[in-house]
Amino acid sequence: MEGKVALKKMLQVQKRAYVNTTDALNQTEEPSIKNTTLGSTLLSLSLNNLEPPQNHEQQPLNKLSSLQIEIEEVKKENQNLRHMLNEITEHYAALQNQFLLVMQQKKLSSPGNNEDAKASLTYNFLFFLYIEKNIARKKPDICIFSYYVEGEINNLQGTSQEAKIIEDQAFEASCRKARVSVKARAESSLMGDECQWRKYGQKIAKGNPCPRAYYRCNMGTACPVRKQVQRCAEDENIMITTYEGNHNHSLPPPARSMACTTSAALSMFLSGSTTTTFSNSLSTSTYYPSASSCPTITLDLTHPSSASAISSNHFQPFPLSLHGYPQQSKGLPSKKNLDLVDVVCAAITTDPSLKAVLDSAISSLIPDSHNIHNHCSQLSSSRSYYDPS
DNA sequence: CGAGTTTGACCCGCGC
DNA sequence: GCGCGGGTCAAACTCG
Repeated sequence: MEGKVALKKMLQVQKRAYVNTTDALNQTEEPSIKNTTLGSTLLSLSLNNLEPPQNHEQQPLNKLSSLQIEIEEVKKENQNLRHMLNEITEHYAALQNQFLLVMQQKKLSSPGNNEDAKASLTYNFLFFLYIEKNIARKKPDICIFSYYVEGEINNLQGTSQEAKIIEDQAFEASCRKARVSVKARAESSLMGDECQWRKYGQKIAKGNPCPRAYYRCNMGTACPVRKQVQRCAEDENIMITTYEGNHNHSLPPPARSMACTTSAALSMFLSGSTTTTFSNSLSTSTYYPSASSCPTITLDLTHPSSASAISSNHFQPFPLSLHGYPQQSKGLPSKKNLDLVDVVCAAITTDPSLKAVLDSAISSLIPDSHNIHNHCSQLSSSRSYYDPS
């Protein structure tokens, strides 16, 4: 009986939420609960409760069977509602991610910050090529990359100052929450990003005898960026650095490179994955820096193939594992997106300044890398990878 | 003496 | 509600 009461309470909550949702979605029409499946269920439940018992001896049996039926109905409704909620959440996340990404690009393309913007753009470009070549096959409905080429950013240039502040705050909040974890050898140049960090705490985390150090960026005034540094439990030569937030000031080139990398990885995350790990080429394993609920991107630069995969001409499509979001298989990406890859490849190969920035950016990331031209050639020639023909 | 580090205490979110 | 663990704070400490 208590279970039934609990179920009814759950249903009442669901009913209220559903009515609110339909109210919001359909402002012009008065929502009718009776017209919904949930409403029908609730109605039938109420009617069942009101029906007087016809036979006192059969009452317990009837009640048991009716309760079982009710439970089954509630289960079905729960499944339907969960499915609906999942769909809505997915669509909302996809839209929000696209919005935030556009905001990021808008921010980076602000005047007086061309070098930073260009470096970030090139990093983002590389990562989004990975998306196009790998994720898009599974989630073609999230084609953030197209925003770069189709000038969607320009459409937002005329927004009001107030809207801009709100957008910036939304972006800051999202970047503050998302994290990028970089796993690299201690001797790697990546570990010294030449940013000024102030240590504010140290803690021994569970499962790793090595202490985790907490740092704040000390370069700008009230810079929100924090990082955690910890040696890997399995191999103490490997340092795991987790970055959180965006710098609110200009950075020296090495720090800028890292910031661009993390920014691009964040953008990657914004494509819809709660925790994304680049495997083989940029990463070999999923790593969770803490039990935090913050979504985390892991860039694993410790694998021997990490550098060679990019610096050599064997630019292989990345095996990519996604966690946290249900995978959808909706076929191959549209030809439009394939063309976009070509368009941007052409832009990079023909624009010397863009190419130079990208070269220096990759060089700072992978010391022995060759120039970007080879990568673009490879990318263009590898189109057959997901060309249906 | 000031800047940076250390370290124990505290806060808060999450799971049971 | 309680305990656990990650993250942060701030006083004490160190160093140049």
